Amino acid sequence: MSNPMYRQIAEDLRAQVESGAIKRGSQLPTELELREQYDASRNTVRDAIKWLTTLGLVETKPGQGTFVVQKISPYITNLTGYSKVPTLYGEVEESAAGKVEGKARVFMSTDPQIEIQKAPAPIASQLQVSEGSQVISRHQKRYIDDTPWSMQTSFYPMGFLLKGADKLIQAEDIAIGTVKYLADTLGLKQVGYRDWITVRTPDANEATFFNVPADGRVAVFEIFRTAFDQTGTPMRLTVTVFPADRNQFIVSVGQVPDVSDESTL
Amino acid sequence: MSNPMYRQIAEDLRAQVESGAIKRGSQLPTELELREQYDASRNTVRDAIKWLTTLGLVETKPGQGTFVVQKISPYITNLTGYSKVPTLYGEVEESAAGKVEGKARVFMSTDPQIEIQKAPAPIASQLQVSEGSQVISRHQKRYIDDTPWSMQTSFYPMGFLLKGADKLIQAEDIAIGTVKYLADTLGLKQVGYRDWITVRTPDANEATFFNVPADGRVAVFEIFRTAFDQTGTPMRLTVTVFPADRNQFIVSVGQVPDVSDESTL
DNA sequence: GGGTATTTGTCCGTATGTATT
DNA sequence: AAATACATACGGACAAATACC
Repeated sequence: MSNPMYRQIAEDLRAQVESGAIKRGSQLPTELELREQYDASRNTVRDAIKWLTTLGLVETKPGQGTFVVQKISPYITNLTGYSKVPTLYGEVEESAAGKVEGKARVFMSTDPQIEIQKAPAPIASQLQVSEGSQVISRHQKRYIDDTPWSMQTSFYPMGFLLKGADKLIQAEDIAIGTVKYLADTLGLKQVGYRDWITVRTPDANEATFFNVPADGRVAVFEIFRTAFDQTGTPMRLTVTVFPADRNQFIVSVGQVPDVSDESTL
Repeated sequence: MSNPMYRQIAEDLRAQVESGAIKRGSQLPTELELREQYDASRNTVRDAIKWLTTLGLVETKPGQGTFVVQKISPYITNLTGYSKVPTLYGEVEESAAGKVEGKARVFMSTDPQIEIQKAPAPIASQLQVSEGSQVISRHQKRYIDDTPWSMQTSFYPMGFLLKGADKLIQAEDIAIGTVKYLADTLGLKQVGYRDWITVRTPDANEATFFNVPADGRVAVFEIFRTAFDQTGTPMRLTVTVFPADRNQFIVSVGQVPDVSDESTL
């Protein structure tokens, strides 16, 4: 089947993990030991380990060894409506931002970092403003139980500021929630939103923040949420990036029983 | 910054691609040429290329060269309601299965492959049947414009067959759609569904079918759709796997304007 | 804190195999 | 058949990170 020696070694090690002969979380034999076990050169053993690494089965730690990765118990985010799981955007009117499933997970986020910038093409297109026009951007890093969970940036048309929504450029959370704030201040009701779900490799910043390898092994979700007001015009674009190794999403349509805590672990 | 030489070479090449000095789709200099350009060994150059490969920026073709990958124009699937884009499951009552956006893309799928099997734990859990009880599985490979698009398996409780839904075990598409068929035959109305969206690395089968590298560079979406009947009981579990490099998803909540063809390319 | 052993990371050179043109 | 280009495999040397005494 897989002729090359490094693939055979990799396959053999993978089988040992699957069969339980090598336990999850435990350390693999060292490169020198494997080199003797398989009668191959160290570089060939390293190729095998590299293969398993990009498969996501093992990880290497300099000075320590190679370890079988443990599955991470994922965070589950509900993209539709409100439930016991954290929502994508802090829709604080009805559900406290950061409700989390079971076991009292602690949601935390940094103060927003505000920027006024010219809208890049994709942002302008989604927000339906002209490319290069000014937009307000509010960026936050968000944690669950002190582990990095997501990076979120919301964009608003500059006009909102001129019309009186001053708090959009204050570097702190808007207590009542931006949705309610914009409704109160500008009379803009959010009547719906559209999420656009993509997956890509993280950039260097994201890899650092999420503490994932800098090569592209662990992908990230990038979710664009465009929110619409009562006239059908986009009023907000929120871009959220989640590491794919510890995040999953749920979408409910029609009549669906509550998400109980049976499954998904 | 990134000290090792192979990372510097990789970074330099990446910058050349970003800046446009090396065009997308074009061929990189050969390993021997790069070896001279950077005054490094061929192995080091190969390490740089390997890095860019796992980043998804380039791909190597034996006997030909190394090429900068083109972005693929993605397929967009709507997870909520019906629109001009293909739906996750052929909800044929209202939207013809396989409607595709613009340019007359051609949707095609193989005849279903039927199996009666004991439900593995995750399937049983979602379908709310006891683990190890029998389920009907219908598996299809699906194509758009002759390129592999997704692999889909639907699971039904064995009881449906005994109650008279014979067509579930016939190896051909159910013309009126399984949703309508089950409504007509068993009086089971599908009143809603829940999608559970995950990302993982493809297994060997999937990598072959989707024609993506066998290492884990290109992730796959795995979407579990649990459909519920009027009593709130799961009546179907559909698992669909999509390669993440050419698939994106859209979720609409509330009042949202139609997805026009402006964006998302 | 310092030193040493262990383990993985980087880099080199070379030879040969395999796929494509 | 020959040339080209990447793939595999070997061996060696030194660096860097970590753990332990």
